[in-house]
Amino acid sequence: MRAGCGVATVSRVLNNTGSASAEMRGRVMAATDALGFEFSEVARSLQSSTTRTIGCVVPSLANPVFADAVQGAQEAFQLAGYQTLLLCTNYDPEFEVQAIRTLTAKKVDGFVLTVSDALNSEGLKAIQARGLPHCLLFNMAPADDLSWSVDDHSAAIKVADAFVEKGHTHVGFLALKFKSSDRARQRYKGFVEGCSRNGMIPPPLLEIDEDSQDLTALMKAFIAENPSITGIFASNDFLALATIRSARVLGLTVPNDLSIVGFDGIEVGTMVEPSLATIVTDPKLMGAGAARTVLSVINGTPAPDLPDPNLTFSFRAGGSLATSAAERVDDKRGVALSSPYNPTQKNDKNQQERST
Amino acid sequence: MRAGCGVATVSRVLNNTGSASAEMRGRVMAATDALGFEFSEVARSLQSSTTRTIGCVVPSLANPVFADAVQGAQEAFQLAGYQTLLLCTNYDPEFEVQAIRTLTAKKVDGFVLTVSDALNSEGLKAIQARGLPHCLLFNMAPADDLSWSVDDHSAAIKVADAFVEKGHTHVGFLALKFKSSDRARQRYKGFVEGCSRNGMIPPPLLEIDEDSQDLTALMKAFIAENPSITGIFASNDFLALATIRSARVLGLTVPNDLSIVGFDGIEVGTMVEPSLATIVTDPKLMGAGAARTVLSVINGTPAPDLPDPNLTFSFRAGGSLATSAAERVDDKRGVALSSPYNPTQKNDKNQQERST
DNA sequence: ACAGTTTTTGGAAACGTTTCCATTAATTTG
DNA sequence: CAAATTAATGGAAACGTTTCCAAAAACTGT
Repeated sequence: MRAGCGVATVSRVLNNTGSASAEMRGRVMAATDALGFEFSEVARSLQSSTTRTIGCVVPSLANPVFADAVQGAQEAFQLAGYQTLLLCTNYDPEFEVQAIRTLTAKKVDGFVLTVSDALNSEGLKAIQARGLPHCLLFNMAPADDLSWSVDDHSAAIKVADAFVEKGHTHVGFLALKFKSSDRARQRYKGFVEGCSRNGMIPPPLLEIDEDSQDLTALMKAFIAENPSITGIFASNDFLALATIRSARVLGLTVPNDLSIVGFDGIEVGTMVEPSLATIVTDPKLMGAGAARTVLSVINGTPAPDLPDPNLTFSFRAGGSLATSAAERVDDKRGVALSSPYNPTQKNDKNQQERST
Repeated sequence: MRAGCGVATVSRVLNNTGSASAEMRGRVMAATDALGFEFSEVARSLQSSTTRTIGCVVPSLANPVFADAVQGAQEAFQLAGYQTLLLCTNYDPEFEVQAIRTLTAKKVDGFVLTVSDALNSEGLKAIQARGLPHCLLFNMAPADDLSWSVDDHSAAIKVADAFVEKGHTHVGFLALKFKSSDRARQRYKGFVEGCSRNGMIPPPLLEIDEDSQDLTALMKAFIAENPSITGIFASNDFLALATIRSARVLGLTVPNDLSIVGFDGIEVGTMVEPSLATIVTDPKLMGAGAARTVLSVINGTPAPDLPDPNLTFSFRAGGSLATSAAERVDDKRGVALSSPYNPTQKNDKNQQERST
């Protein structure tokens, strides 16, 4: 079978390490590709205690932001000869810790991960405790952790600025999965601060949960509760597009009756009419950056510079954000909206009936 | 350290296999979680020659179809206690075989893969030769291989039917990455056949390569060359939306001057105005199906039924496809269309939103 | 109390590499 | 040409599990 030589010799010639005679080399080569022989990475991993595999933990690939980020990370890893072990948590902190446990048992060489709450993540703590190489993605780095992340807080402030620049004084915030995403929470926090800085009315929050299908009905109620709002900041572009559609169904035109701003900058936003005003981010770049960072930790090479927070996003103007509507009238479907620029009731923060 | 007992005992109590005294059990337990001990999966894999890892090979996660499919597969695997090792080929057959080599060296238990050409894939041949469990995804199965795939051919015929039903007689086909995707080729083939069956003019092909940014210019030329076309079938929804945008830039209105039909059924298609007529598919379901199939091969359990080809897609009407424009003339910009018969859009009885 | 049975335990082999070391063969040097 | 150096090769240990097997210990029933 194996061309009459010891296993040590095979190892040496296939890896080009140590010395071997030309003849031996030939015999081994002949034998290996006659048999289609290939070293087992798992045995190699056991021996070298290195797997050339990185664990990648994200909430879901259904969100193109994560899909793109994983794509970027995957490319960077592949380029460096590492493979990507992908685990999706489905936004469930329970899955999160279990995913990380699985990954540590599999002895991955490092982690790139997006957790639901970076400050209280059991999984992250475990990684830190063991001193495993890792880099956060889309999470603000706690303590002296490394992270590639969009500066959600500043970006949201910028959105508030954009609204105020167009004369809006009362706008709302719409978020999905608010509970399980500290990114959405950061955006809300930033938006509240931005509104406050600009002397705007604190933005009412419309939070929809994962399975609530009927955005239109929720929006109707939301607008009825906050009749003076002239704009909505949606925490992602899909939500923003859905909001535009719902607005249409309710007989409101965008941006004349209601301005919309999104977040993420997905490409379709530029293809629709009106085009979507939004915060543009580059998830793929983020993923690739996190990947390079964790590789540098592993290899002890100098880490790539973390991105300047202010360069992690930019505002893209679009047709969905226009000068504040001066007036608004009832439509036949019964959505009543009074004049927006009219601070008669500057304090309609009664959040009596909000769906959890 | 290890509570004064042999390794065999530890293995037995932690795995609940074989017998152990209550006292021993306690000591081991105490010791393991004092040390935070955890079995090494790689040693276990070496011993058992099973990794509980599946290799997943797709062109790119930037395409939401693949992202969703991988998500579906990943969920199914996770549910069964398997992890997903993800490799993206970037549509490069070279990467494809290398990815598969990597995966076999890593001793994955099975494969889910989308290859660029299922009939001539070196990588696929290698997998078949070694008899490794696998299931194709979005590739027509050659020979007696297993596959979860949209029936692109039939779907494209259906698109031709839809066009003809609206009175179109001359329509074009627009594809990206035609060379490296047998899916695009299947769609084209089906569309040609569908047009032929309906007595339509054979569809001219507009093929754009990956980096050509200027769809608008290409379209202008295409329309100039084929002045009598009244509709375009784009090989995916993004392309369809981009086409609509380009049409707008060229001064054409959709659908009055030009009807557009897409493929895939991404959700934003229902949010835009006009809504996108398209073939709806369920990539997540496909991914999950392929995953369950490969698991069944691994475990020798009965395989889930492969999907009925006719149920892998459905046609969704939309505002972007309307009755054929009858005539078209040049204008000063070189492309202009008069719309003679124009029965307005009676569209948009759209489904309610499905939040993502 | 003794032989027989059952339960508990640890030793050792095996999985497939790499690496260290010793051995042997080949080559150079004085 | 013998001695010394160098190159080529294979044996064996180690990585961390599981599993088989034998030994030891704990129970039985008379």
